[in-house]
Amino acid sequence: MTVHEHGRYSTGLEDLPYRSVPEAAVGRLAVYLRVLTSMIEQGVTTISSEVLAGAAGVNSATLRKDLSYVGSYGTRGVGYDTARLVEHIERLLGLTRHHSIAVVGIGNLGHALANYPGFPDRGFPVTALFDLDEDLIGVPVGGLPVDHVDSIPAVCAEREVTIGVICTPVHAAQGVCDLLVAGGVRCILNFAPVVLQVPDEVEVRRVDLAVELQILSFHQVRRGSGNGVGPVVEPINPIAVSR
Amino acid sequence: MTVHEHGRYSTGLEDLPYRSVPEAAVGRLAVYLRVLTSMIEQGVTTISSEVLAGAAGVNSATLRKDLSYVGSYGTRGVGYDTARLVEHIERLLGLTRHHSIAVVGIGNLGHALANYPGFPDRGFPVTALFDLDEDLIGVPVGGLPVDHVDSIPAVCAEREVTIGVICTPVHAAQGVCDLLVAGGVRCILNFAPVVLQVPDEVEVRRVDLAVELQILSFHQVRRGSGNGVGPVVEPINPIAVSR
DNA sequence: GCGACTTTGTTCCTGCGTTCACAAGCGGCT
DNA sequence: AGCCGCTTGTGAACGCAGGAACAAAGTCGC
Repeated sequence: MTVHEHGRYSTGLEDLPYRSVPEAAVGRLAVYLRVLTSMIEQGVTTISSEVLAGAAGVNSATLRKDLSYVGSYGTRGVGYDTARLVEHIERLLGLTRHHSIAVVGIGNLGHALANYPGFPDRGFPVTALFDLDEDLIGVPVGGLPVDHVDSIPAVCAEREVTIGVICTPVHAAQGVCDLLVAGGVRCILNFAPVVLQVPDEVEVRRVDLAVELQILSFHQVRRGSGNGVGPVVEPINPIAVSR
Repeated sequence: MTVHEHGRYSTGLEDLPYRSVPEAAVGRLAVYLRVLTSMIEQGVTTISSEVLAGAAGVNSATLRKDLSYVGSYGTRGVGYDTARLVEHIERLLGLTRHHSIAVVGIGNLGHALANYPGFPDRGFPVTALFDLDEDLIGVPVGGLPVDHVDSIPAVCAEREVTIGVICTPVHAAQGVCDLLVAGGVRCILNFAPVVLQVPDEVEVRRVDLAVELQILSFHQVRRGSGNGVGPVVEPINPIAVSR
């Protein structure tokens, strides 16, 4: 894999003659995108790799390499045109397409996500909500009525849902996942603390809050200094942790 | 950074002889831990690396290497004793210590997290809630009254909060972060879509939901097949994406 | 119009992480 | 008691990602 084209390529038609992009770079590009849109709102029209890297919290060389996956849209001696850069990153990330999302499991978390403004603001409208609880069916949450989980395949196919968000309890997650896949959903964001089994063509990203806390816990302990209350005693950690 | 000690080191006192653990392995260990506790509940007392790896969605060699960071607690020809393994992973991750968490920003998401059973269930009790909204101050959420953000330093120090969770809007995040640090918090879980600037001794983990969606969007497009509605046409993606 | 400065794009290199593959070790079976 | 088969633990190789450094390139000032 990693065909590694010879540096440049023709922009042939309108879609995707891009190179192989490392997974890690994709995540960073999304971050750059956010920083850039924020910059544009402040009237910034041009930005250097150094400044953008600082704002995104990465090395400037890494940033330039990431942007090289998008194409060469900088001007030497000047920097990058913010608007143009946003445009091309969005193209690479597939944000020019229509993506509608479905939220399954309207508990506390599902409720919050159904109302999360960051989704529609970023071009991901929530177009379907599902739950098992009969009392919730038909009740509008964030302006959208809740449907029964049994109708997931039909509704997802009809509304062309491309991303499913699972916020159910653990025991229901796999079943819901299967229903989403049956409905043609190929991308799943899973908040349930379980590893979902899916066909190869489906992409799952898991957000496990407890795991995040446990990773923090690990670092807390490694960082030395007992329960970090009070003034900082020493920033140097005695035990090596590779990054 | 990355001092990379020669394999083993002495922690001197009670917390024992663990090696330098790669960052990526820490995250996976937390996943193994979850799978294992689930297994134990089902009465499983012994498990092989192959089975555990399958359940956790990783390669069995990777799993064995990860477990080797914890120590050699398997039995050749048999597998791992589940209870013993859980015990040692918990020790490595620092879960034997007391970790209390504070949630800042009691909007939809903060509300959900304050009530999230996964936190206390995993040994992370929520002991403080903060918001800026005067109408919320004093109101109990999940049985805990909300305090004003101005009292963050004092309350966090007093209640020995070790982990701060930021669910505020973007513009408030950095200020809240500074207050948490002032209160002695060394670990922060950040849901606000912004890169926080913190001193070196503070560890931040960011959960950016929009970024997750954008990564999924990227894969959606790469996977070929237009808006994936209807039956699967082809699982092979025409463009190389390095993993 | 030309020189110097700035910043990009890329190449090389180093180091980590993952995987393969095998030897060591342990239990069970005969 | 000894052998056989199974599984762990680790040594070595491979591939990827990140960082430093440099050459190309374009702009701004004079």
